[in-house]
Amino acid sequence: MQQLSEQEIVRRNALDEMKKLGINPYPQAMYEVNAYAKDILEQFPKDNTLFQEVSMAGRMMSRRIMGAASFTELKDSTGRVQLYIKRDDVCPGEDKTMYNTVFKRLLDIGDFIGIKGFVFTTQMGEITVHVTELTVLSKSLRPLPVVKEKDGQVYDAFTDPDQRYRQRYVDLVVNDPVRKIFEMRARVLRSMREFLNEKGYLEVETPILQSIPGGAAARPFITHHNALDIPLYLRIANELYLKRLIVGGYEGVYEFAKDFRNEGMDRYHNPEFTQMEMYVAYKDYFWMMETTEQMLEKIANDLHGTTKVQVGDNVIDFAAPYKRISILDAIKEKTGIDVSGMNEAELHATCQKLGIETDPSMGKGKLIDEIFGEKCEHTFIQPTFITDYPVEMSPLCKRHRENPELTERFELMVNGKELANAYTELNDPIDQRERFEEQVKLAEKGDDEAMYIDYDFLRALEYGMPPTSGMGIGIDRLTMFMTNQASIQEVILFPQMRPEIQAKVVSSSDFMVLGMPEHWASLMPEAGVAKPEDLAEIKPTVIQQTLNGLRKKKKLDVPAVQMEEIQSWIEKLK
RNA sequence: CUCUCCGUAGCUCAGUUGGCAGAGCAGCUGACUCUUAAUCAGCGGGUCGAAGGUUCGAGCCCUUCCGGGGAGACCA
Repeated sequence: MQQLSEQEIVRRNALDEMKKLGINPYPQAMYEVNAYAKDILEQFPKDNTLFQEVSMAGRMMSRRIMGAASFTELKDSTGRVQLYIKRDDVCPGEDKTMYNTVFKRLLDIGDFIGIKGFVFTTQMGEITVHVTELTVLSKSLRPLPVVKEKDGQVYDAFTDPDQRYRQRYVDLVVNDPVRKIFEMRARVLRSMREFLNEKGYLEVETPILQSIPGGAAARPFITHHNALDIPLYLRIANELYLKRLIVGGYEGVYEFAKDFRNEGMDRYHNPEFTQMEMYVAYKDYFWMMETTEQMLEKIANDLHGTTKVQVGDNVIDFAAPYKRISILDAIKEKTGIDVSGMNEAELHATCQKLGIETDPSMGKGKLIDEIFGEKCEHTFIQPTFITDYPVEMSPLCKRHRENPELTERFELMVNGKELANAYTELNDPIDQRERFEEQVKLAEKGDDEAMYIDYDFLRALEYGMPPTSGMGIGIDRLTMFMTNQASIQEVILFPQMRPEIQAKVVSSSDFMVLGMPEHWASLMPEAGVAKPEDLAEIKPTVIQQTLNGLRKKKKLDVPAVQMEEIQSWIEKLK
């Protein structure tokens, strides 16, 4: 049992008192709700005949008591509204317990209550619910952080990121802007889904547990299936499964997929993250660029009513069309170096010249990627399609129709970060097999992100896949842009955290195993003995004096502790 | 993994040169029938992240560890 703070004890006592008064602090029955804070605040000023018989429920978030009348704030799922509670209205008879005892003393900030009443406007002009009936719906035993606000100025905000992420429930209760972010995230998903459904594509679900983690270059999480006695991997991408579905005859498929990558964590990366991948038959990457920019334009409009979105210090304009530039031109433009046609040795030398670290496992593709990542990526603030990546770094992508050294691939850069990645998909099974084999050679050179060969996927391609274009877009990053958040942890409800270590709490039973009776064991913390081992550190006479002193002070009805007993506890310890 | 900053009451934060642990809010007791960061009077509340060290004396100095933020490294 954790040591309780003073305020937690007060709340537990209040809970007991309520029960004694015959009030169930956790009632079973549903509570009728027919009005919400947001609707009242919006509609009542226009028509003050509305809301004359409301029934509402929520948390009590503040309390201003003035004797026989009080104001409190009720927070429901839509917002906050002030309540006016008058003693003789909630307690019309002789018995004023409900107001004097229950409301004023036994209820606390954070408790859920249900109220019935009517809406009016106070002398100070605030829309308020005049309460005629009060019901306890759920007692809160822990004090919430009390965040106050006046004129948009927030006082004593709950800001510690550690506590906010670990106890997101508290964050959501007291920090309204945080709730908004996750509502916006839901709207991003809804808007994107609408866009895709409108086009008639099929939303599908594909395996998260995969025996071959394919479709991307990343290190997977490994788990184990007991019945099959085989390793399984948490998916790093769903690409290969979605393409199998195109082989199967669907014209367009998409999935909002949780992917898992066993790599570093920082402001932009969480081990599990969400990606939307889509694949459409008979299309190429030019079509996909148009589709992508239309989709993002719609999402920005749906969320903000404009295509211009504030992201940090920049205003990003998601209005289509977006600038397009090939990766080699981008490098030429930013560094003045033309890397096209360079072999591996020349690229290593170029990296050296640019001050970019390399290692021998890097092939041509990876080297070009390094140069782009180091010198170019961060410079693309407005949405820009970077196109035509070298074939080595795109093993699932079709070769460029004009240059077989390149592929028909684009990445969409926004605010200096990759947001989306798309291909004209490789559907030549023989070429695909060779590309996988190249990956195996890279793996042998030491690239631990190189791809595995998925033979079933090759088999599917051999049955024939129509020309197809596919695209993946990071939902977390998109949400960061759309909500102007600088950290991925702010757009994931429960970001991955190091497990919270519970400080080892020593209880009476840890002392009782030494043969100590409970009445002494429970006094140990007070006697200055934090843990059993400490007994050996303190002189037995001191222990005896302290315990018997406490016995006298607390008027305990137990025999005084004898030296022999203390000796036996210390003996037991060894 | 490296550097750096932070960890003090339920929350937000002070804490001097190393010398009796503080404030506001929250809580408790009381007053107050339209308040609004309500107000007024009074009161309580601490493993100063953990362990060790230096010292007559450590919230403060040193070491190690734990957790978090930021920057980098690695990495989509």
